Amino acid sequence: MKKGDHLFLVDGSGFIFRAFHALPPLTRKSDGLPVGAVSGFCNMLWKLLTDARDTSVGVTPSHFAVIFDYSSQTFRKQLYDAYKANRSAPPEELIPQFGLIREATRAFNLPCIETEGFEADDIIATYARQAEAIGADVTIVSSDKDLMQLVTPNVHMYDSMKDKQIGIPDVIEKWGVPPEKMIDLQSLTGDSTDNIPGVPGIGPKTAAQLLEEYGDLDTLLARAGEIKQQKRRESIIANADLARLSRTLVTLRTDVPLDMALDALVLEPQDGPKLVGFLKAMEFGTLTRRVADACGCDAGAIAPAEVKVEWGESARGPDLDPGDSDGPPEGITVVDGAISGAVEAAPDALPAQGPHEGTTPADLAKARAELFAAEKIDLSSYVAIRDVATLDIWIAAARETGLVAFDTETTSIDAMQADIVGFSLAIADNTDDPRGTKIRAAYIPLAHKAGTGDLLGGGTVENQIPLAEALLRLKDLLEDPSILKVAQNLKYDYLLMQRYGIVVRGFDDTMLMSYVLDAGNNAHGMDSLSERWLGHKPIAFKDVAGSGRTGVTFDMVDIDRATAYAAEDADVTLRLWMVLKPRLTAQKLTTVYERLERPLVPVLARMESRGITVDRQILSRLSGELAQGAAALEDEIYQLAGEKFTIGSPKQLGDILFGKMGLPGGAKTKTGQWSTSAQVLEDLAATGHELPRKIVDWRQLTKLKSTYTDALPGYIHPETRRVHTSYSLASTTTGRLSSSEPNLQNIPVRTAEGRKIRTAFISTPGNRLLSADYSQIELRVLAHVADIPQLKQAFSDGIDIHAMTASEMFGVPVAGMPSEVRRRAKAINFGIIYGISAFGLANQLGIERSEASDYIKKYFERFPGIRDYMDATKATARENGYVETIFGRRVHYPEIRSSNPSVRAFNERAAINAPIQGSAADIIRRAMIRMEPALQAAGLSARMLLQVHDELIFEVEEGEVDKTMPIVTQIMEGAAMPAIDMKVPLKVDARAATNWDEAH
DNA sequence: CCCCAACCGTA
DNA sequence: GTACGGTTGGGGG
Repeated sequence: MKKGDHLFLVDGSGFIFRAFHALPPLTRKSDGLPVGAVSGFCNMLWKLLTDARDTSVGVTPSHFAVIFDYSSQTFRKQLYDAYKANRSAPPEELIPQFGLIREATRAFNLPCIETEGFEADDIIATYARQAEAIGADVTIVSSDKDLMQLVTPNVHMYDSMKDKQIGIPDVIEKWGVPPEKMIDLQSLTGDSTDNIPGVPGIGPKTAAQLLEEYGDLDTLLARAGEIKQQKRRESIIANADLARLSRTLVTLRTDVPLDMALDALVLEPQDGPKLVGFLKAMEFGTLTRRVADACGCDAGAIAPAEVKVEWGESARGPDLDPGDSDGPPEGITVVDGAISGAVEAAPDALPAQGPHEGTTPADLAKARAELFAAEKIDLSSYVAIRDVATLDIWIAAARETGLVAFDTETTSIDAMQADIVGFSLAIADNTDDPRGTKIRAAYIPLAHKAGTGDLLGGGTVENQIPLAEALLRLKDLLEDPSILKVAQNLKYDYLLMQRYGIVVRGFDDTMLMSYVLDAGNNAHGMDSLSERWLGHKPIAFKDVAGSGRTGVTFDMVDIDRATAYAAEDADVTLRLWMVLKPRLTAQKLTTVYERLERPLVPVLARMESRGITVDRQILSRLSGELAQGAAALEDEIYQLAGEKFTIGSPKQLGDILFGKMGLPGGAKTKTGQWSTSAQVLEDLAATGHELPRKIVDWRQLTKLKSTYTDALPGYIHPETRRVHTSYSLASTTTGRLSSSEPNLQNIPVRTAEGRKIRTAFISTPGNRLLSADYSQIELRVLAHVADIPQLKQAFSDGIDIHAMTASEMFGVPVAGMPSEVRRRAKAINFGIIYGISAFGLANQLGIERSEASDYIKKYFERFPGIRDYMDATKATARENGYVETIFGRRVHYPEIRSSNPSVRAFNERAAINAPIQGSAADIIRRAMIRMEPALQAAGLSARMLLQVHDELIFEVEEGEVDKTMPIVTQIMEGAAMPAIDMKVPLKVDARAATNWDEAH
């Protein structure tokens, strides 16, 4: 070694303990050997070496050694019997790992150094001083304060956990004294972990103050009588000998006899095959691949090294095949290559069915559910990760197990507006056999703020990983498709991370899994799932951040409380996955989940993030017009009523109409009030009263104003200047999406007044809005599932379906058919889809119930297949408790057997409707999933923006409209294929214009 | 501040 | 008769 060389000394023992305590327990897959600390150690060492060999960093070691404690008597123990006496024995799982870690060091081709009778710190001290004397630089890889006494201008420490160099100023900042006084300081303060006594009552602050005043320990002890504070003075005088003993104990020896000279520590090149062999023996798949890649060797060709361990029997039997091979729903051929590219494959680290867990998927699912229901969730085990190195260890652990639950905490419920505040992770040590599995969860705070202390709103809380560093690591984790990320309502996190430049790949969503399994049975929010499956009530958000006036954003929440809340969410999510995943398999619903639910997450996230332009001016002008119209009507209404009242109050309106004015009341609401519904008012208007008509008009205008023209501008995003709705994938029972904040699925279209609102939805300059909607999709689905010859024929021939129905029923020729006849047939057709009742049809058509009953009877005579379908659907619903769409989606009706006839009838109608509405919903979902790849393949830049149940709206460059239209139409019309070969063609109408009204 | 009923916009 | 979400008024705490 010569001047200018650089020696790295790694505190191996420190590494081991930090790796062990920071990491979830990990066991070797094949025999249950605990290897968590080995894994952490190897990952840390690999990272250190790759960073250190990276010459761009500037610190390049020429010499390198890993130093361990030798596990026997040390000279300190001989000197002071109580030294480290309060240390408990190392944990049982750690014992076999000590030897493995030394093996690992050798596999890394690094000197592995230990000397009997001395601690690692003394060896490090000896090497450091020797190297320094030659004129070399030294980096001690440790953050242990016991080593800080060694720091000089040429000797630095490096805290790999925090990725931080520790030099003289850092020691002074931390302890208030320079490194050369660390010995004196420690002599006074002692060290409870090593059982070094020190002087009672003197802590680091006092010690630093005393050393500042008296210079050094000897002077202080000699002049102790001068100390003003009585207690302090007496304690120091009485314990001077303890201080001197402590000094001997904390002073590191620099005269340890060394087996290896400095020159022997020269950093050798990596021996790739040797290291790969070791890592393979440990079954560290990810690190093995990385090392093999970096060293340019073929991992497959290298045999696992033979590693001897003092660890006898195998803890568990061999793993079985993953039990994840469920077939498609009955009668459905799934050869759906067209969309496979859009679905990320999950890694195979899925629950295998162990023999103890039962032999059928259903047994496994049951066992899982029972296991997790019985296990108590321990909130005290959660940790906050506040340094990069610990985060790296967790991420490495996620890589090893291939499975991690993930959740973000932000400042807003709206993913388009939210800023990330932190995120949480949960990891299971054994994803193959959850019996006895330990789940570890952590919260990583990133942007928590200190209280609202001053006018500036308080500062940032210290010791949070810088956002940019965290995002870099998060990107690695989230974008790696080989690591399965599990989230609850992933679309939120997906959208959020997308805004930070991260695209999540390889994921599951417990909310969607529950939706597929239990639509109709229960809600799919995390709190309800947790209570249902884990018997655990998670901490309520409002208990952490408050709500309403006293509520705060999550960045204002204290980190300890935030950790409990956030880590619990990740923990619960992982547990839910463990319960729900095998249920998907057992119920043969994996295909539905993987084809119809999961792939839609990125699609919807992109649609939401694109948003649509809404013209403020148009809305503002409309709002003014509506206000004028409403004001004029109000005057007239007050005139007619003879007094002022709150027109918008149905109660007050009822009193005026049916009390004061004595009009004949029609229907009553379920609370016994007179109904003032539009239907009732229309009926009154038909009898010649003026007021009801004006109320109806007033309601229309105020409705349009309050719900649309006034509300929509408030949803324009401050930065994108567009409106971003939020789609819910799991809030309808049938499989439809829902839209909220704002709801863009109920923008008016029926009346001319209402349609004006659609003109405010516009394309940006140079573009067009393209609207494509399915024609009569639900009736087509009905024709398919009920197999009705006349309907199939009519759709194939492209004739007017309602006219055909009327013609069949009433014997009226289609040509020259009166519009009233067609209207009635149309109402019946819709009635059928809704699970017709004579009561409902009579209501709809304003005819007698008996007449409606006759219509229905006639309809069933003409289309007996429909009655058969309805009866069969009701029967299956009653028998199974659920019905299915043509793609196998299940919709449950737990109350279908209710003894209450109206409850039962309601459930029957819903059960009849669900396969029709739900199959149509599945079809458009399939179209949406295929749409983006199809457009891309055609080289088109069209962006899908909105979905309104049977309609898709795109923004298309002006010049691409003609090419886009046939692609969109074709994807939509072919969306059922090849899973279902529809007996009826699907038809799509498409139009493009500069606003939604004209495009529709 | 929260919740419900009534009403009404969409498919 | 199916499936939703938003606004208002009004009652309760």
